[in-house]
Amino acid sequence: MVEYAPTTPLESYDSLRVIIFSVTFYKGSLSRTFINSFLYLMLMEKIGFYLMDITYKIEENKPVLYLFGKTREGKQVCVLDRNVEPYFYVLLKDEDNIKNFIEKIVKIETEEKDRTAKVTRAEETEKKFLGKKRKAVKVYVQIPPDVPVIREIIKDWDMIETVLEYDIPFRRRYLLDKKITPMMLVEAEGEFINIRSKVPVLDAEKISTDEDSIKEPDIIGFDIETYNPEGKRFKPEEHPIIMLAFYGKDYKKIITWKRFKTEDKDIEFVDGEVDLLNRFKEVLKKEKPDILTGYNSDGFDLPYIITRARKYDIDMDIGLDYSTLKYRKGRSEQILITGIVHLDVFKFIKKSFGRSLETYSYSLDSVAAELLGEKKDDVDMDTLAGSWDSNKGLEVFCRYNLKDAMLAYKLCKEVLPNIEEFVKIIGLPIYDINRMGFSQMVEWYILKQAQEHGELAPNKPHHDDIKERMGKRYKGGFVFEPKPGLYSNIAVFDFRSLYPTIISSHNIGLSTLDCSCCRDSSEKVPGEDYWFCKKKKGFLPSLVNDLIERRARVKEILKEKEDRMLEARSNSLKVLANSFYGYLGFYAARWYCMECAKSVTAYGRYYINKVIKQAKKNGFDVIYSDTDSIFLALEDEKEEKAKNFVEKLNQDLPGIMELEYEQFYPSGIFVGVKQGAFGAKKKYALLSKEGSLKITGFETVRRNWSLVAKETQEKILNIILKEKDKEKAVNYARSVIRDIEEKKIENEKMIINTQLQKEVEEYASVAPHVEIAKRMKEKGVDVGPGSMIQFIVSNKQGIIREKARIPSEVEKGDYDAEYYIHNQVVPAVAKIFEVLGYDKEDLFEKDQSQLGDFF
DNA sequence: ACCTACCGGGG
DNA sequence: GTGTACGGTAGGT
Repeated sequence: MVEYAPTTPLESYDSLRVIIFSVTFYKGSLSRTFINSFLYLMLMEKIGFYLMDITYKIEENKPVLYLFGKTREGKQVCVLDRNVEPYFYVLLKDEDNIKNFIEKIVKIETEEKDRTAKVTRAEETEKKFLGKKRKAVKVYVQIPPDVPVIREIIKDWDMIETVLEYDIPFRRRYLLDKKITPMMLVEAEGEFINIRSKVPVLDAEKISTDEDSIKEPDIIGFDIETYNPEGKRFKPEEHPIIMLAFYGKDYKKIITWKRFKTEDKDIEFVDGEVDLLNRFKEVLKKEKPDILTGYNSDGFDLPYIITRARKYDIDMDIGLDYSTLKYRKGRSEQILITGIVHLDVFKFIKKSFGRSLETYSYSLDSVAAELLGEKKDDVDMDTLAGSWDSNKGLEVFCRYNLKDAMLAYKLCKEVLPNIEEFVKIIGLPIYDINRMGFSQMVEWYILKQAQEHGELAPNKPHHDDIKERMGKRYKGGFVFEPKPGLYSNIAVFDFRSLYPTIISSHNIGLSTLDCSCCRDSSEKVPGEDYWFCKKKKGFLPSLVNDLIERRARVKEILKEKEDRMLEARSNSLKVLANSFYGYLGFYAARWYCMECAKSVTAYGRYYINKVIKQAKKNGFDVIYSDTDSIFLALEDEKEEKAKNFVEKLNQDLPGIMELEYEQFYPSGIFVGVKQGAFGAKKKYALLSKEGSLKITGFETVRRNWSLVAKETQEKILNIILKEKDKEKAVNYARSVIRDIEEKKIENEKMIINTQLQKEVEEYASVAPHVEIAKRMKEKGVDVGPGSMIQFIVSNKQGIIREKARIPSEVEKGDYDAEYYIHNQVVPAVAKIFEVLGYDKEDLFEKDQSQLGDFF
């Protein structure tokens, strides 16, 4: 075997060409076989590369896998694997018929468009299906699209119980079967071949895997600015891209096509939009990033580029194999570049960080501010089109453009460890992980584990099943309605990963449900009529248990040292384990089990109620509880007593279930709740030991409230919880009301934002923001669905919509004080004061009485 | 109360 | 791509 350590694959490839010619020259005098094997050995090369992307093509009626990645030496490469055979499984009603069946199925041939689809071979295999040992038939075909074709022919055969695993995307099937994990090292041996490609191509004979994972992929962030004279409306067919920015580790560039004088070396001028689009291709071809990232680039930048390129008939062949940008419309659109990972950082953040983010909006500005501590450049986008027309002041927009590309780049770097951990746990490429929902991640994780356990995957539900499943509702977590009030020394406990630990401890899964072996002995699910096996650990619960244990080990190491990757791993494991419960009740799940999902919440309610009961019995004042947490007001009791209580409770909990002492809050306020259809709405604010305010359920976060209302509410919560001074809080509210009356508060704080949901003409009832939108239209501002309408309720006569005005048209102080006091500030704080024993009228009393008290 | 349509992000 | 895969909520009936 020739071990060749290439400096770069290309160089080694060239040098080997020379050898080929010399060997060919002597070919005549030696035996053909000898020469062939000699040639083969000489050409064999061994490379290691980190897998970044994978696709397949059909060549000569056979599938060929294209693996793209980066070599240890840091060069991009493409590796071909022809050693694959598409297949699916069949289960028979009578396993004694297998021989017969195989004889029959291998004869299948059917005419497709321009070829014949046929079964190449079939064999008997030992498998498991839903926990039971089964003999299955593995049926092989020539190319992946033949799988559904053959399945369609046989699926109604009488002898067949079910056809399985016929809808696994082929590139995923490949990764699964070869146990290849993206971003990890893959060793390939083969010969470099000469085909049209932007990177060297190795035709592999042999592929194996390695533990090592990619250190630092090359990332380029990008962003476009478009000509958009009509405000919120985007018209990619009409309006050109005027700027394009790239930002990488050692790369900065803004491309635009109106020249102006500048010292800025990062700005490159081209002659028009066509050139700009061509530069987009060239830069990528030259810089060769492993990852191209943007913010909402699936939904905006790349579709826009595709539309503009189509207009000029430019082939956007930026794939490493010169394939064009692929536009795929699913639930949400997504753009694929063969060989380059297109990572839409917005999609990932919205999905994975959504919950833990403070911000209500996922705009680049607020997300970057929270995650990076960095804001977008502050420019008025409404002036971009005008600036472009007059060619004045374009440079600030160029910087703005670059900053956006930079933020996308930095956000990508920030979240990549999290993506990477999902990639490694789930075993799918970055591109897929980026766009998958949690249920899909869970499903693929189970599928991967199933494969390793010899378990066959159940099929996806049929359309009718989905419909039926969607209609099913069941009880969720238990909510203990809070008694409104101000409390001090609040101790909070919660169950550590409640639902995952229930699944594991009570062995909840498809194969353990209502098992025959525990029919008489087993306890039943609280309030339900079914049970789960006590004797044999089920497949799903063992997977959940693995995830919990793996996470515990990671956390153990994290106690010793800080490590960004391990933190990400811990998080991914937690998220995945937590998603199992939702998955069990998810209508499109392969391993769907409504009884399981119901049992999880049933046990959850059972345990939290047990804790509540015990707490009361031990003399604690329970103020609130929701699903997995319980809040106790200790008042003058010691924290110690609560801690002891938790310890005692834990001794009675089964399996790995555990109640944790979560937090201690010096004070907190629970507010009267509006009664919804299902239990109570959570509305409370807590003050942490460190002095930060934790607000849940208040209107503060909603954008259709004026700033004056939001600020007043927050300030009042602060005074109450930090200073515990009710009088001061009331006085503060009074002072705000007075300031509004006396017009001391600036107009900006009175602006109310409401989004237009449809065309102005389509509204039957005219809300204030619709009225404003109408007026804007009359003035020539084109507003439509999605436009954010800002207005101030002015001092004019009439009903609210007649009083509403565009902010710029309102003179200073010319707002309706009555409206802002009674419809904004008071509603925002009334509930809080109610808890403290004040009613609305108290907020309007004159301050004089207070003054009087001083003297 | 229930069902359906649409938004989100992006200039 | 061997595909029937978002999730919340404003608006209508």
